[in-house]
Amino acid sequence: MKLSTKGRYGLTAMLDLALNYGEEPVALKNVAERQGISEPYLEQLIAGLRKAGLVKSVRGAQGGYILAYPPDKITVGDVMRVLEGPLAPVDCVIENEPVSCEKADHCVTRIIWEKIRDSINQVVDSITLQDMVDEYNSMNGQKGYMYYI
Amino acid sequence: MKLSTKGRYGLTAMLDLALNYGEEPVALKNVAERQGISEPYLEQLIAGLRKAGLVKSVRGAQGGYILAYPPDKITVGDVMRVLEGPLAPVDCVIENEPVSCEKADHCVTRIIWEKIRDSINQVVDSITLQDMVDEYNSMNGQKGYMYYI
DNA sequence: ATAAAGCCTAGTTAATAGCTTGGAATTCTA
DNA sequence: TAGAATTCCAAGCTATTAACTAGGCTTTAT
Repeated sequence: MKLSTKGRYGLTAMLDLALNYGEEPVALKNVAERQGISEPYLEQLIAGLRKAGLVKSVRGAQGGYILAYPPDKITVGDVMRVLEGPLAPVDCVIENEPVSCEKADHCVTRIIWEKIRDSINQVVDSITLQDMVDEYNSMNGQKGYMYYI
Repeated sequence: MKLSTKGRYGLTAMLDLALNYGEEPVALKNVAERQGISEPYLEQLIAGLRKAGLVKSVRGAQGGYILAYPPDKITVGDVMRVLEGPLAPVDCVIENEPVSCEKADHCVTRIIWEKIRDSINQVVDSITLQDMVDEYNSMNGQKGYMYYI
């Protein structure tokens, strides 16, 4: 029941973009540097987010990435589902997918997995990138300088 | 963010024991048969549950396993934590463990992981094996015959 | 005595996470 | 117009882990 580095790196990358929303595009080089992770790997993660329409890219020198929408229109759930796949603890409770297990209608544990799934989704869908930006500013004192991501 | 087979098999095994609570010990052979899984593998899972004090074993012929406490005293969380380890989406929010990350105090994403952790634990800690037994009976009509596990 | 169970330790195998490598395409700037 | 900075793309690699299997010992009801 652990998230992969995709979800973790990707969400902080999105927070980075959110903190720079309205300004110049942010190059992955800088994001990777601030997070202390591999740039080519981050490249792969953000490729998924771009294909999902959550970020836009600007190619060429001085290029980079920007959020496709304002930070208050993007939830943590939007980001995490792209990076981690469906946020369900077991395959038989993935939303909008047919259940292959013939026991499903009589399955007691399935009810528990559904509750876990719903509670996770309730959390991530109720938090936007703007909420994270606000939290960041209140933690780090509106300096405009990026201490920690 | 998926559970392993340990958590899934193990919880249904515990439900099996709960359905037989107060009667003869249940042999793993039968549990494995009802679930359609490997008996030696299930053996390993239940060994953990025994060491954690959640089940008791009766050795020898006609032996088997019984719950160490009444089903209403054992929560899904008790079982899952033994089988899956701490139910935290990332290592830095495992309860009762020192946080090694020096950014922790300024980390915005950490707050999200904590909320996810808490919501998962709230679900699993509020459901007992007895709740599952009751659900099972209402689903399968108190036949005393085990249709599905 | 025998068979049916639990107990224990050590393999094995396939999949996956978490990258790395290498290069092509695009675009700003000098 | 050259070169540097960037995104884009596809493939390969490696260590770890999940999910078992194998084999043998110990205990106990019948």
